[in-house]
Order: sequence, then C-alpha cells, then structure tokens
Amino acid sequence: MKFSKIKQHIYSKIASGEWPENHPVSSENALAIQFKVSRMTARRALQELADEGLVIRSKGSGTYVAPLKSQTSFMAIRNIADEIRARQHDYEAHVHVLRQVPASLQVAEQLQVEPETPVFYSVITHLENGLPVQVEERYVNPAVATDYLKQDFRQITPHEYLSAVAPLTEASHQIEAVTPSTHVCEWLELAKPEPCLRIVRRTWSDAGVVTYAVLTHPGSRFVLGGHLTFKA
Amino acid sequence: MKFSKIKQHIYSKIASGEWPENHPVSSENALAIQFKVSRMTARRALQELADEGLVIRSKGSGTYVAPLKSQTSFMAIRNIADEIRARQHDYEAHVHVLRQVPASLQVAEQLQVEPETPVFYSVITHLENGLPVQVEERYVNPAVATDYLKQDFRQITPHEYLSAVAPLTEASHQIEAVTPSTHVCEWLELAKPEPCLRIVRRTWSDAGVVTYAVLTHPGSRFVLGGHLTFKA
DNA sequence: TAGTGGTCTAGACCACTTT
DNA sequence: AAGTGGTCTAGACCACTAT
Repeated sequence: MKFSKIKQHIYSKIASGEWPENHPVSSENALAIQFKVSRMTARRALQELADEGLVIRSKGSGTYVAPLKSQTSFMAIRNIADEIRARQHDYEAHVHVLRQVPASLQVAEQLQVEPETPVFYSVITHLENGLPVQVEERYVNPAVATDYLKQDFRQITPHEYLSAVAPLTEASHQIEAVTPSTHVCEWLELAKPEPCLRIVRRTWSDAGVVTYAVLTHPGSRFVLGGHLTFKA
Repeated sequence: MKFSKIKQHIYSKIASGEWPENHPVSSENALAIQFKVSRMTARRALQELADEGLVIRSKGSGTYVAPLKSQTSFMAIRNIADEIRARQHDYEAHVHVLRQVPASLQVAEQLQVEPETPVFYSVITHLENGLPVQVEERYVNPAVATDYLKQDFRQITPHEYLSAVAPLTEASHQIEAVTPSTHVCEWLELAKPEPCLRIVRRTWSDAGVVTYAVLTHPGSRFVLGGHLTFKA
C-alpha cells in the first residue's frame, strides 16, 4: 500500500529521534510529490498518524510531531518494572510458577488454540520497595514464544521478553474491580481480601494471539493514571 | 459537513434499535445515491463509524452493525448515556443532589479556586435497565458553567452539558479499586459493599479547570474495556 | 457475475495561518 | 499572497464474497 509506506517513513523519523517533539512533518503536497502519489493518498497517511496520536495537524499551519504526553499513557502498554524504577523505588520480581500446563477451555479460547494443548503458564509478583503491587498470571502461546520457560523473569519481565520475540500488533484490555481469590491474596501478601483492580489483557502479533494475562493490583497500593490533551 | 449527516443517519438507526446487531448497513454506493454525494464521501462516513467500533466492514460482503459488547472504551471520553443506549438498553438518571456548596480544601485544590468559594455539586446515578451502574459525584467550577444548577440532568448528562458550554482541552484520570462508602452503597442500591471501580476525572477547557468528578461503578456490573491496534 | 469494500487519482473550492 | 489542512467530486482498478 502506498499510504502505509508514507506512514512508515514518518514513523521511522519519529522513532529514530530525527524528528523530535513539535518538529514539522512534510506537508500533504510535499509528500505527494516526494512519493509520487496523489494528495489524497498522502493525506490519508498523515490523517491516520494523527488518529494514532503521533502527529498533530493544524489548519493553515501544518503537521507536527506530537508532544509525547498526548501519545496517552492509557494506551501505552506499560512495563511495571520500568515504572517502579522511574519512581526511583526498588523493583523486585518473585516467580511463583513457571511451567507448561494443558489449556483449559477458557484459556484455549483466549489463546485461540485447541483445549488441552500444552501452553506456558507463569505467576509472578512484582514488588515495589518490597511490597507486592501486582500479581501477573499469564498464559503464553508456545508456538510464538518457544523459549518462554527458559527465561529468568527476575531479570526481564515477561512483557519485555514477549515484545522482543513477537512484536505487538494488537492488544485488548479489560479493567474491573474484584474481590481477590485466596491464591491471589497469598501472592499479594494480603492478610484480608481487599478490593483489587484487575486488568485482563490479550495481545496479538502477526502470528496470532501471543498471550493472555490477568494482572491483579491491591486497591490500597495501586492507582492507574492517565492524562490526555485535546489540541486542535 | 455531508459525511457527518450520513453518520448521524446511521447512528440514529442503531440507537433507535431499528438496526439491531449484525443488521446490514447501506452500502457505500447506496448511501452515495441516497445522500447525493460521491462514493468517497459516503465511504468516509462508514469508515469513521467502523473506527469508532459501531459497525464492522467486510470486503466483498458489506457493512454490518457491530455486536454490542457491554464494554466501555477508556480511550475516549465517552458519555455513559450514549453507551447504554448504544447497547439498546434503557437509560435512566436519578438526580440525588444538585446545589451550591462551599469548596472544601480538597475540592478547592482540584478546581483551582479559593477554599470556601461557592461551587456547584451534583450527585447523579446512571441506571442501565433499571440497575445503577454508576454514581457520579461532581464538582463544577461555577465561573465556567454558570447555568449548571438549572439543567435537567435526567434529560442531558452533566458531561454533555459541560462539553457544550466549555469544550474540553485536557483531561486526567485515575482508576482504582475501592470499598464504597455507605453513601455510595445507597446510591448504587448495593445491599452489601462490594469492590467498586472508581474513576476520578478532572477536565480543563481553555478557561481553566471545568470539573472534578468521582465516578463509582459496582465491580459486579461494570467492566472498562479497550482495544488497540498497532498498524504500520 | 454482480455487488462490496479497499485503494488511488487528479482535479476543485474553502477557511485558516503565516509571512 | 502563499501555503496548509478540510472537504468533496467523479471517475478508476482491484480483491473479495455471495449467488
């Protein structure tokens, strides 16, 4: 597709840092000439980048690389280890489970594999200054991440490893408030059950479903935040 | 705009229930003739509806009303009344409180006004098929929305009214899991406290902070969802 | 085979911003 | 006045789906 070649070109300029925040992006007409396409095709590339929050367009003025904050922290696939370290707190991971299990009906459906297919399963708690702030129960499609069980998840998070072996193309999230199971209470070192924030996430790469994860945060120790700006 | 008239037309068909889930939507060519526009313009209307998740398009087959998941997108600032109606469920609002109150220290800080300044305060529950799914406690900067107390919030949501009088330029969110207060339990008609999803939202317009809202959802009746794609 | 959505073209006019 | 993005047109070819 012609428009996606143009998007790719602009995306690489931004990703490489060659075009920093607020740097002007080539105009529709300039791109049309440069890529030998009609203006409508160049326009589509810029429009989709704007919809994705990568650039800001202003009538009469031009198109500019978006400030990072408007790339939305909500949408970002966050890495909890990086976030904790960014707060200059100690990060630590405890690996409770790391093995192959047969897929239950529910897991099979989520991962789009046949029931009873062996899949990888891990349970890891993430600690901030020694206090568990998230338990991560994760099922992984073994066809996509064959070496999953060999990783040392005290050193690298599953998210980091999976991003490396199977670049994300798609993700879905569900956020809800729940009462934690007794298992989760133990992993989170909760003496009594308390309301927990549960994030259920499924991610895809080109090869299909990569992973199905249930992330549970104690309500007393975790807030999910975001900031959005709407600039014309 | 011509394309938005077409969107409006299709939206009303879906919202009214005239076109239920999976009902075929008029084709690009049909809409182009009906609305006396070019196919590209009709196409844009359908494309934007697809981007918003209201319709599904299949090459060679056609465009269909999307299955309505009981999920709320957390990407966009949405209107709960529209979402409930989009699911073809009954929407109803109960106004529990609507008056002026002096700003407490916390509220004054959030709204960036002096403590004890009179501010507007409302408590409204939103019901889906008669069941409360959200209680909305809201403080409003009276300088920005002078007629707030005169509105009938059974007919228009505070979000709709505020969007009209003070277009959003910025918003921040916090999402957490909490045990509801006894007040909130009453508003939500919860016999026993259960984990609730609490969304705290502050919004700005050009004139400054518009509103500070605490939205509480019963965990058993609400899931916040989102879907992202990363296309080249 | 007829209809559909997906992509693309080469123009056009407008409102807006910048110089 | 020149350039930019926003909207729109009237065609075109393609791949896909349904019949």
